[in-house]
Amino acid sequence: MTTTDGNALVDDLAARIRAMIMSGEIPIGAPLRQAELATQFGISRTPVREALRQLQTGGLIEVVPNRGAVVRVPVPWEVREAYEVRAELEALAARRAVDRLDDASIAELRAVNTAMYERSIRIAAGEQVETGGVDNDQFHTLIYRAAGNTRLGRLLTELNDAFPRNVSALVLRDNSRHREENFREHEELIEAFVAGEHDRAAELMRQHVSSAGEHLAHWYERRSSTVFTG
Amino acid sequence: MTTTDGNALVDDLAARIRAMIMSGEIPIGAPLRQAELATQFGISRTPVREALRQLQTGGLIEVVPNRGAVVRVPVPWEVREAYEVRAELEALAARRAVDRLDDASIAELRAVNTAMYERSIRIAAGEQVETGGVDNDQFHTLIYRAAGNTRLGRLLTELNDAFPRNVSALVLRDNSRHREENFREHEELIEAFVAGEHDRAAELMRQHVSSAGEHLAHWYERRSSTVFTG
DNA sequence: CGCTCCTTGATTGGATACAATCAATAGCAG
DNA sequence: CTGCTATTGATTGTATCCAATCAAGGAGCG
Repeated sequence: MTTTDGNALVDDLAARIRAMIMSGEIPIGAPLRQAELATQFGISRTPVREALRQLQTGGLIEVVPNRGAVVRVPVPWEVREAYEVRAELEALAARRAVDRLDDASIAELRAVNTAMYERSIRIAAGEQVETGGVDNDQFHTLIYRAAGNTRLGRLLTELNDAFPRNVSALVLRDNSRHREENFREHEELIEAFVAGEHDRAAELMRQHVSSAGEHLAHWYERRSSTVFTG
Repeated sequence: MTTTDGNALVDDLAARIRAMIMSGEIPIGAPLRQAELATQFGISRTPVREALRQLQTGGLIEVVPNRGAVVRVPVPWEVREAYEVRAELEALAARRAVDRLDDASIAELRAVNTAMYERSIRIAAGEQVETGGVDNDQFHTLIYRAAGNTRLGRLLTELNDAFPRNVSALVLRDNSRHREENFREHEELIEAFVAGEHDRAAELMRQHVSSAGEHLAHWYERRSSTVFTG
């Protein structure tokens, strides 16, 4: 439910390109040539241009005036900035969600959290698991959907889409301590929801997102060297 | 300083159209025809399309797939939603600004606040005053510039640009009580900055923005009837 | 040998032509 | 007079063409 519809083809296109960047199919720093994308999708350059512009305003790609677009290489301080803001907004979402989460939604939160946890354990054990389905974003999305503020939801989505690759899928997969931490923090949060404690829910969420941002920034710090060297 | 440059012509175009909407030159609910705007600016439809899409993602205009774009009619609950978020973000900006505002910036804040206050008094007295220069947005912009978080600044700008017409210029002009209130709240805020009180600055800002949002929502409520009847 | 300037190739930016879509309305049947 | 359908006009959506721009590389000069 985006407030203004726009154009279906262009929006789909933007979403597909975004997904390709997020999944790593189009790597960080790679150039995005309009003609190339156009032939690849079997359409003209015109809608591709608009889709790229859309991604540009989101900050996912960088457009140099007559030289083309590249997937943005996130600088750690940008990640920290974004997550400082995100912590505040998610805290607001959590506070608002306290009074709006019904029993079914609480159950869904628990289900998503445990499913995600068990899945990540299986992955860590080397087992091959289907990638789709539950993930970390879904947990948070459930909360800010419940918050019932569309503007808030839009801004959080925008922040989520600002950096390539999926936070949970990579950071959580690489580090078992963070995985445990993530699961426990989500559980505490659910407890606060059930208990109806607004301030506690907000504060827990703030802390949770802050530390997640710190982990992600570190991930990009480590990553940046490998990106540039090869 | 927008992080990604994009295209100068299109960005300027979007800014000009936005300004025309903000100032009321293009009224709320008016259709924005691509061909019309193109001839008006002496260019082709292509950049106009991109500029409109840009305004659309900002939420200022609404685009119906094959029927054209119109200036969005703000619904009061949307204003309330946006200002609830904005209150949180401006509170964060104020908290961060406490440690980063030097004496010169404090002096500038005071100057802008008093200048704005005196100007609004002269306007209320019926005097004709040049419209440009200091205004309410400038006061707030100074603060979130000082906050030193570019992402935060971008989001706040985005929120500011989401609704037609200038908040201060209209709401403050119409109501002397709000004018006094606004001036006093700004002064208190500056006191908190000078005293270095993080929590107080954040809380004052939160309250200040909240009440401003309430005023604006009321303004749109009253306005909506006149818009629809003619 | 190094520096400058010009050419050239690749790519985006803008203009225009054409197709698709939708709402309004006129015409017709019942 | 009412309801349905086909046509039409206006507008956006897409494709294609040409111009503008920039970086890289090579020729010529000091």
